[in-house]
Amino acid sequence: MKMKYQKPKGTADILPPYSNEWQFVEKNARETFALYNYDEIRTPIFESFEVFSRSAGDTSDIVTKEMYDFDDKGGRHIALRPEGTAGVVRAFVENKLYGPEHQKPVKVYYMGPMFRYERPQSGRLREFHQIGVEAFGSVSPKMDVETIAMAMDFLKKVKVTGLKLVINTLGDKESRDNYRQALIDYLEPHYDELSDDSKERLHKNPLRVLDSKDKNDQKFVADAPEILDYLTDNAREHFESVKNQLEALGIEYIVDSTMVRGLDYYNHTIFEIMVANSPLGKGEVTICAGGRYNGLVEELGGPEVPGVGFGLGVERLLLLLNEETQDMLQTKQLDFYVVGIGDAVQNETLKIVHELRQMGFATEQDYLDRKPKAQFKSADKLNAKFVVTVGESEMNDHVFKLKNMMTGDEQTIALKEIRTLKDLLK
RNA sequence: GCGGUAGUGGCGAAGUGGUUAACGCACCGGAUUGUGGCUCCGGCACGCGUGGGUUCGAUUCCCACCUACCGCCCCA
Repeated sequence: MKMKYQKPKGTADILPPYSNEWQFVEKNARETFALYNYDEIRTPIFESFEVFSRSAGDTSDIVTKEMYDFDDKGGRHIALRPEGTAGVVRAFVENKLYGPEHQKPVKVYYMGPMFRYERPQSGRLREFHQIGVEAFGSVSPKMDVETIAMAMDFLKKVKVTGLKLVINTLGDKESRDNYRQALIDYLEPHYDELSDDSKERLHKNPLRVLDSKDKNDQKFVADAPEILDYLTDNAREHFESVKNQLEALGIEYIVDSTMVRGLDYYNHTIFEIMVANSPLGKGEVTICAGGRYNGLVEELGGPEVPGVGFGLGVERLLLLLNEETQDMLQTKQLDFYVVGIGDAVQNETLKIVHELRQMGFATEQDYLDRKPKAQFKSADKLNAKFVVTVGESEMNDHVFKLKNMMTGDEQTIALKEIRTLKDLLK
């Protein structure tokens, strides 16, 4: 009896030719980030559970229900990373990247798998991938803006259209505390009318009530006090500055004062980049989200070092690549296919294939002892630009045939002239 | 965690409580003894997600489970 193995629920195999799309996205990310002087950082895919629970906030959904965690054989409580920032911050602190020998700000990016234990759905998996960046050591709004600009640049580079930048501020601690109280004062009288979820959130994390999808809740939210009215002077200045600079760069944005992030560590600027009319589903989908997190480094045992960053969902982004890009990336490109006819020419074709590859041409041959017809068929399937044919007669005459698959023209060329082929493709 | 829909060859997709499970694509072979994209001919599921049950008999009916997709929650 044969066992049938299946990939774990909520995971995906990334197969050719789609893996080309991944490489395309990753390559553009690296190139874009390099322009902004970011370097790559690689951190473990799993961390101590506390790294995430400490940073994301004990009441966040990620910690309470979505963490992919387990005890290892040594009894350690481990969690597969649900997002990238916490691990990077942990590494920043542990390796003392805040030390004086490191240029500030410290700017890093990462790309890799993340895990959340939840019900798979379109654009949502248990193992998914994010590309993210973090910049440590600057409180300047310039840093916030640069981060946002970089995300937009990257998305434009991979030709995603219909981008919509939404920003908001959560202010500093004082702003937030004041606002939190104002929000509780406002919602408290309506307690009995709120949805169960929101009742739960009201005292634990009232900001999340703003985020409620419940229609009834939204009625209250519409008239709720706005964070913008509770900002301290400092927080207001910061936000104004961010907006001014975005305008200076010609980056369009809208302010959504009800936008909240799922992670508790954010303060001051938060932002999301959404795309409308996506194939992901109806309405808008967030493909990139981030913001400032000034207390997080301290929270994880480091000094008082501010940070800004964003995370971007690769699977979601891939669904948004336009058709031309997808076609381009999924089309096989081969320079030469070498057809051998008869056993006697085996070594001859082997040498030609090798030679062509040495010359820098993507070259393929038959490995299944198939007839010329079948070999040509393969050449066609592989989109080979040229086919080199060698049979016994050619071998004896020290020549080969060269066929242009586009035009169908075929000519005979002396074997010793094979090097002249390098002028064929350019 | 909750609700809905679905699961037939490599892919797409018909189908019926009972002899050999349509068809299309792909693939392989032949027509064309050494040449692709067109055409024609032939081949290609001891099997209908897994495990139970009902039945003389189930891919088809029932139950459970698994997985996928969609929605809720939440989010990338």
